[in-house]
Amino acid sequence: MKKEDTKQRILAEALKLFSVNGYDAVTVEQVAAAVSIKAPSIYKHYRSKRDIFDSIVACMSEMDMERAKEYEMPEGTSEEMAEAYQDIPMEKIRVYTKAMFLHWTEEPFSSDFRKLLTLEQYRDTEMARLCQQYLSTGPVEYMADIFRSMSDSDETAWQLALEFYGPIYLLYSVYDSTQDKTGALAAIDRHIDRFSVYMERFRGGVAKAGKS
Amino acid sequence: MKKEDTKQRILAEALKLFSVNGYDAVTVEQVAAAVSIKAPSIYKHYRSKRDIFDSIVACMSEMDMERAKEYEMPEGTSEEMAEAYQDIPMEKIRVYTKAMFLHWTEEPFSSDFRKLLTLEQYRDTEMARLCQQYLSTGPVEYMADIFRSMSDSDETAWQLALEFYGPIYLLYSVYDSTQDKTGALAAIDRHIDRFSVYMERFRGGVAKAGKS
DNA sequence: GCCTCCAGCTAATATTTATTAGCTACATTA
DNA sequence: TAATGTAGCTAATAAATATTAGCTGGAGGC
Repeated sequence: MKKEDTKQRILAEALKLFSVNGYDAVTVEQVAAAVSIKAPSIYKHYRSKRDIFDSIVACMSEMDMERAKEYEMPEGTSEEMAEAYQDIPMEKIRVYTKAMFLHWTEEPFSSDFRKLLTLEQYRDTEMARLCQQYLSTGPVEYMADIFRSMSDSDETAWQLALEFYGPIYLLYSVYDSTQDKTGALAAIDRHIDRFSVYMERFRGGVAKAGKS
Repeated sequence: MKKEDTKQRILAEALKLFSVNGYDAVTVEQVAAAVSIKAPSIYKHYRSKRDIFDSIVACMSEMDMERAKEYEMPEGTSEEMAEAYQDIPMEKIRVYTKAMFLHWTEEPFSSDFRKLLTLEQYRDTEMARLCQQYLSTGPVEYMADIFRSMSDSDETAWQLALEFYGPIYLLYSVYDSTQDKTGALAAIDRHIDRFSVYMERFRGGVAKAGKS
């Protein structure tokens, strides 16, 4: 069990280094040093440097599948979504959105993995795919599915999703440079307040309005 | 003059490679191969690999200063801005915004530089600064300056800027994965149409309204 | 208390890679 | 045309770095 412990520590420290410097700029020796062992000892746990990287990705995808179960806003086909969530109240979207944001900024593993994705997105098509899925077009499509039932066309739904998620997405970058968690969360709140008001135009005032 | 030509080609090809793989993962030999010369010949033009990188950054900052002059929406202190542009019509913002977007996606040098910035932002504080300045908080602050004269508080102005620029920022990522220039531009247009309508709430209907 | 296993170590290897040394051919200039 | 400078080349170097080989000490089961 001490073995598995070190193996996990290697994974975590490697991710920490990869997320700042990128895969190539990190040496096996640096990873080893972060775990307070010597470089060759790494190979008692992983077959190669690449194997560490792949394990990180595998670990993330596993963690994500488990996490998906915890949130009641489920995955599924667009049709099922539109059917099941004809009228999701804005407050539910708010809670979900803030949880996602905290997940990708405060959860150590996920936060580092997000940065790693951005650093490797142009080299590795698999990383590009995950980058979209987790952080850009994925969330947009997800929101579009929700807005589809409230709007007159797919294009409108997609556009609404863009308006909704764009500011959130931008706040990841703002957060990375300021580390101001509460400021970012407050901005998300104000954003959703405004968006709620704006959305009333599109349906019969179901959304709970915020201030202003 | 053949010399300066090769020097520029090295710069361009290096940037192209850096923007995909990141600085560390690119070898001098790769850069040389892209220019169809041998690696040691690089050193007739640049003192080191790092020197190429630094020259790219210097070149970008120089190009940017010249470019800033061409656009009449000027830089300056917030006070000057608010004074001079009490009522910028939305159409002017639209043109400027689309020009910026095309600049960072279609202009070969700028497009590659944008990717390079995202790849190096966590390692190099200077790159982090530029990344913010050019792509995230910079544009937000810029728009906030414009919206300040139309809103009741700085916080509101900043929030409006976030709502305005967030979707644009997200579209950079969407664009990177789809390469759909016209789709992205159409989305920007629809976004600004909506935003114009939305903004009418904040002032006496000065903004030109779009559809919907 | 002995045996086995294995995580960690040191030493070695093979490859990659940035950079330098020194040569050559061509182009420009006097 | 002779002289010169220089962009390119090949060959060499020195450092870094992923990975392997082989040893060791201690922990857990018998």
